[in-house]
Parts: sequence; C-alpha cells; structure tokens
Amino acid sequence: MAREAARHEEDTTMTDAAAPARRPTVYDVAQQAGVSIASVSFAFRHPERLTDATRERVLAAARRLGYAPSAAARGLARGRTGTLGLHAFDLMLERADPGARADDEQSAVHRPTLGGGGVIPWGMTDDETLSDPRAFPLYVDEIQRGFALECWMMGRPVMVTSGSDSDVSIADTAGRVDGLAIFPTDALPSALSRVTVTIPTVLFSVAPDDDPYHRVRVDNRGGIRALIDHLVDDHGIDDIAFVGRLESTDGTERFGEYLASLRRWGLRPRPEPIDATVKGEHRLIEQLNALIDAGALPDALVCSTDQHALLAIDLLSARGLRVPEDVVVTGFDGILAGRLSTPTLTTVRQPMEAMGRAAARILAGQAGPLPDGQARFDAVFAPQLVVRRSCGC
Amino acid sequence: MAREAARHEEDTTMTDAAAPARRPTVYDVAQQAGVSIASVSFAFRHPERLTDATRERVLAAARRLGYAPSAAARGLARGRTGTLGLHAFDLMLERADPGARADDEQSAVHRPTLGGGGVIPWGMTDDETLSDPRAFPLYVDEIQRGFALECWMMGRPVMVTSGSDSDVSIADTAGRVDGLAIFPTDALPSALSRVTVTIPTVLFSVAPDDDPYHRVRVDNRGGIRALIDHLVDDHGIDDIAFVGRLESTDGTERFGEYLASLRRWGLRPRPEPIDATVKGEHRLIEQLNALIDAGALPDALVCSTDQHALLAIDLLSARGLRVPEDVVVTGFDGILAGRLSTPTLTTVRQPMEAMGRAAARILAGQAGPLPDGQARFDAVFAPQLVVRRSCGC
DNA sequence: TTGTACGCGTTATCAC
DNA sequence: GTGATAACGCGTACAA
Repeated sequence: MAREAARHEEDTTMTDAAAPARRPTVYDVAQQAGVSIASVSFAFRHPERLTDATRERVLAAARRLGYAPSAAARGLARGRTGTLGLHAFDLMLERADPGARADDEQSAVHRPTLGGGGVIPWGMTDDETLSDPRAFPLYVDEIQRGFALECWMMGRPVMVTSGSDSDVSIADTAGRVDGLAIFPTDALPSALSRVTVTIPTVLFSVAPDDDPYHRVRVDNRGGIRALIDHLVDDHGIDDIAFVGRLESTDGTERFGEYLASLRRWGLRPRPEPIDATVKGEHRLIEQLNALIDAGALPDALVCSTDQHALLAIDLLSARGLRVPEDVVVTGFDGILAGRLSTPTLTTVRQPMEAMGRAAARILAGQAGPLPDGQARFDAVFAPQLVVRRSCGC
Repeated sequence: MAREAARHEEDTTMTDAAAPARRPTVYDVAQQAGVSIASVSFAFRHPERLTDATRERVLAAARRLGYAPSAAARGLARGRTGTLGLHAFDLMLERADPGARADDEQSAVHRPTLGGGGVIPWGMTDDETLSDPRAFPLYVDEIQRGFALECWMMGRPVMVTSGSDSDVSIADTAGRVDGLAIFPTDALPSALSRVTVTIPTVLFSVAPDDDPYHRVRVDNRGGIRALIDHLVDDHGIDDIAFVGRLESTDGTERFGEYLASLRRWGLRPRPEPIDATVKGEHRLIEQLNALIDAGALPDALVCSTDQHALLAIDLLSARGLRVPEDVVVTGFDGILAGRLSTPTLTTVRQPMEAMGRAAARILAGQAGPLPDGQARFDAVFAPQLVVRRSCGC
C-alpha cells in the first residue's frame, strides 16, 4: 500500500472518532465505496467508463462523506484552473471604503456585530452611502456584469480580484486563473509586463505602447465627435471646454478628438483640459470655482466621464448656476446615475456589458480565429450618443 | 538530482528554443537565479528570511521569466485556497440569456465577430436589453457587490459561480473556495446537504429546516408590517391582496405577515396570494387580468418583490388602470429600478450591500465570536420602508 | 542563510 | 472495467 493511502487510512480513523472537519478526499471515498481512487476520479470525470453499479456506489459514498473534489489538486494535475479572472487595481478599494478618503475616521463603513442575536438596526448598515447610484453601478460594474454573464453561459467560474500595482498583486491573481481581464488605470501598471507571457490577457483600454495584450475598447474618437457635432450643429454652441485628465489613454484620446472636432468646425478649443484629478482635493472644484469667479465659464463642459460631469453639475448648482440654461454639461460612459441626475445627463454610452462579454470570450478561446497577420484581438466597439436634458434638448 | 528537477531542466531547455508558453515554475526561477527552489518560495512567502541580495536576484529572475506562483499548487500544499465563493443557482442563467426563455431563437444575445478589424456597430451589442435597469442591478447584484467589497477590503479574491441544483455543480464550487455564500432559491437545493460538513456556508435566507448553515437575512415580518401599517393607517386602504409565490421561505414569511397584519387591523386578507410564478407564461398576468375582468381588483397589491410589483404596474397600465389612483402597488427589496419606474415604487428596502458584507466576514472568520450556545451565525437585518409614489404618497 | 526531500489531492497513463 | 502509480508546483521541516 502506498504511503498516501496509509496516511489517509490513519486520518480517516481519526476522523470517524473526533470528526475534526478535514475535507474528505478520493482516498476516503474510495475506501468507503470499496474501490480504487482511480474509480472515484472516473466517477466524476469519465462516468461512462464505469459500470453503472460502480459509479452509483462511488457517488453514494461521496454524498455520504460530503466529498467535493479539490479544485487545487485538479488544477495542479491538469495545468489549468478553469477559471477566468477580472482584476482591478486600487481603483475599487477607493470605492470600498468611502471613509478612507476623507480624514475623519467616523465616516468609515460600519461593521455591525453579527452574533448579537437581535435584529441589526437599519442605521448600522450604511445603506444610504452604499446604495447611492453615484457609486453603483459604475463603468467597472457593468463591464464586470457582462464578463460574469458570458462566463456563466460558458460554464466557467469567475474570479474577481483587486490589488495594488505590484508584481506580487498581479502575479497572485494571474496564478489563479487561465485568463485575465484587467481594468484600465491612469498609468498602466508596469507590473503587467511580466504577466502575459504565459497567460492570455485582455485590457479594457488602449495601452500606451506595443505589447501582446488583447484589447477590448470603445471608439472614443467617434463618440466625442458625435457629441461635439450635436452641441455645435444642433445647439449652436461655440465655446466648449473639456473636463478630464490626461493620465489615461482613454482620456487622452477623448481630449484629442475634442481638439480635432472643434478645429474641424472652425472653433477654438481650450488647449488644456480642466483638470479633474481626484487625488487630495478635487482639482476640478478649485478650477471650476476659479473660472466662475473670473466670469470665464464656457458655454459647455464636455466631460471625460459621467462621474466628472455629475460632479460638475453639483458644483455649478451649488454656485447658483443652472444646467443647461447657464452651462451645458455632458458626460461619457453612460452609467445609470446619469438617468437619475437633475438634469438628466447627455452622454456617450459605451456598450459595457458587451465589452465585458467580449473579453470573456477572448480569454476562453471562444472568440473565433484571430484576424490575418494579427497576434491579438483588438475589439473596438461603437458607442452611442444619448441625448438627455443636460445639453439643452 | 530529483526527478522533478530533471524534468524541469529538460523542459526549460525546450522552452528556451521553441517557447511553447509553458508557465514558468519555481524550478525555472531557481535555475535562472542560481538558487534552490526553497529560496524562490521564501522570496515570495518569507522575504525576511533571505538576504537582500538573494531575494532581489530571485525576484528579478521571476520578473524576467514572467513567473506567477501557481495558486493550485499553493492551495494544495496549504490546504486552503484563500478565496471565498458566491454561488447562484440557475437563477442567473435565466437573466444571462433573455432569449432562452422565449421560443424564438432570434432574441438570443448577439455575439459579434471580434476579429473583424472594423468598429463593432452599436446594433450588435444588445445594449438596450442588457442595460435595462429592470434587469440590472437586481437583488443578487447588490448582495454580490457588498460581498466583493468586503472581500477586497480583507484582501481576499472572490469566486462567483452559477450552476444547476446538482451535486456536481455545488461540489465543484465548494472545491474551489474556503467558504461559500449561497443565494436563496425557491426550493432550497438538496445538494446543499453534502457541502457544509467541511466548508463554512452562508445562506441568504431562512432555510426550511434545521441545518448547520450560517444565515444572513432580512426581517421580512417587520418589513411587511411597516408597509401594511402605512397603507392602512396613513392611506385608509382596507382591501389589500398579496402578490407572490410561496415556494421560497422569504415569500412564505412575507405572506404570513400579510395575513397577520391585516387581521391585527381587523381587516380580512385574501387567503391565497395572487400567484406570481414565472415558469411558462406568467401566471400573474392571467390572474390579474381575470381579476380586472371580474371587477374584483383590490385597492392595493402588496407584492413579494419589486420585480413582481413592476410587472404588475406594467400590466395595470396596459389595461388602462392608473397607479396609484385606481390601484396601489408596493414592492419589496428596494432595487434601483423602483426609483426609475412610473410611478416610482413604494417598497421595503433590504440593506443588500451590508448583507453581502456580513456574509463575507462570517466566511472569513472575521465576524467575531459566535453567540453563546449557538453553533452558527444568524444575522437578521432590519429593512426600511421607502415611501414613493405608487402607494399614493 | 540555503538546499533537500516529502506531502498536498487529483488526473492520466499504463498494466491487468 | 478497474487498479497501481507517476506526475503536477509549491510550502516547509529538517539537514547542512
């Protein structure tokens, strides 16, 4: 008898007595059913190779013992885990603990006592904060939903992770999955350069340089062009400023097309975007206030994201300015919060679910053949102009 | 030299030549860095035990090779995967492919060609269907968000799965995680009885019988009571019907409290709920139509979920009836769609994010000590009455 | 501080 | 059809 079997036999005996909740293994099931471990494995992976009687005997024993095959062992033996991953950098953590951004520790999310026995009062749940449509669902959430939907349809588990831009963080995630989709960050993390060699990877953005990653992205230029054409052509607006940040490639593309579109209409763009960087104090707040104080506010603010646009609307309202009567404000992304704001937000909607689904199919190898001569997928989705109230329509 | 090392050396040579994208292992890194595999492992798990020079040399080699430690191997060695899981039964698949329910195959979700080269047109993305607030975010999505948030804060990966009510499906998920949270289903799957023995499990509902699972749930009775008190006391309504299904324990609790509350007010409840079963044709549709045709519509419909309520409002509108003028309609859950409907929906909101977070903390062993004499957590959250337009307010 | 050797639970390849 | 056994890659006790 092999050493493993010996060990297991011994442990099993112990388990029968004290039941220390050790997870049962093939050895335990094999012993219970009076077969070899190979038959146990076959009963789950190749049922047709076993006699009906044997298979039933094995499955019955497995049921009795509460046996669940270890995915870790299977992954090790097969060389693949079967799961697809979706990784976000600290981006998400910022949302996770709204209080962490502010200085006061009191605003941190509550952790009600769960063993208390009584009903946990509403006030301990922070539901007002967590359920704010401004915080959920966002761009990442809709992408994630599409990714998860497609994975479910393909019968594959999804692993969702988040971490910092470090080798360890990204490598840890990469070590758990067969394929990895990564959300864009402002500065595309350097850690990425070591992951892809061995694992298929999709980025939800254009990357700064040439690399082997698949791409799933939106036609930023087409979206901004449609938006500016609407503002200029349908509303006759000619003084348009851009609100955003240029750290991300999406932001750069959108700002670039803002410049190009205005020039195409013979208008003069503002050479620098109004900075919407979030770190520390919102720079958008001080810059917008400065423009208002100087009486230099443009007729329209074309914002790089819906979140910037909603923040701008708040700010303008607080200063007594009306949107769209005094200033037109538009967004980009098409998150749900833009349907709930006052006024409702004119924006460029990305087909986020479809993009998430595309990423999953690429990683699962279900995306069809690569185009001739291409080493990777580069799926570019058309966005759609969504006209609501904030542009004056 | 051990057999493993021999194999790896051989493979590495092959890799250097043809680069068949085999994932690098500790052996590869050790060889590159000129150290033993133990040092490689230490460099990642116990950095302090290594000389700075050695550690850096190892990490550099790992970077160069694109090494990511295999979670499968680590999980096998340690006996734990480190991940927490969230499992849904076919529930989700129904949402995944709206076309699958209908008979016509044309309504299935599109799968645009991704290697085509051009921009994928908007019409291929099904965005109108997928982004409908009626479909997302729902109860499960908000729970999931809370679960993921808490896991992220604890630095744990999340695994999201979906499957049928079979031993294999639930066991497969259970084999991948250290703890498992499970969404309620109408009939609590029998497969559950074999999982928990070895893995901590949380159910988001009351279960029918006595079992070892942890619970995270809402105070259904308190919620319905507050709602009915509002309808009777503030609006003077006395003919109230209940819309729902009794297959789930949540539904049963809510219906039970509907009966109790009406009796407490001295009113006569309808002994049977209006059946909102979805299978096949919506029975709610035919039953409501029958009530309308018979002139037997009650003054108010208290629905077991927001989704039922929204469907009822659609139906009543289609028949030319006004909500709330002709019939009052209320929901339960507090999903976002209830803020976007016409009229906006009066409902009982569950603190879904908080419930998802509670489940994650319980599974991670971060929920504090168990109450005296209890073998499991049973966290009951208070819901909150959200008064909007559909009740006549 | 670093290296060696073994075990983790499964799958797959062979004999029988 | 069933059983024995060798990988799979990592963590770690123990030896050096």
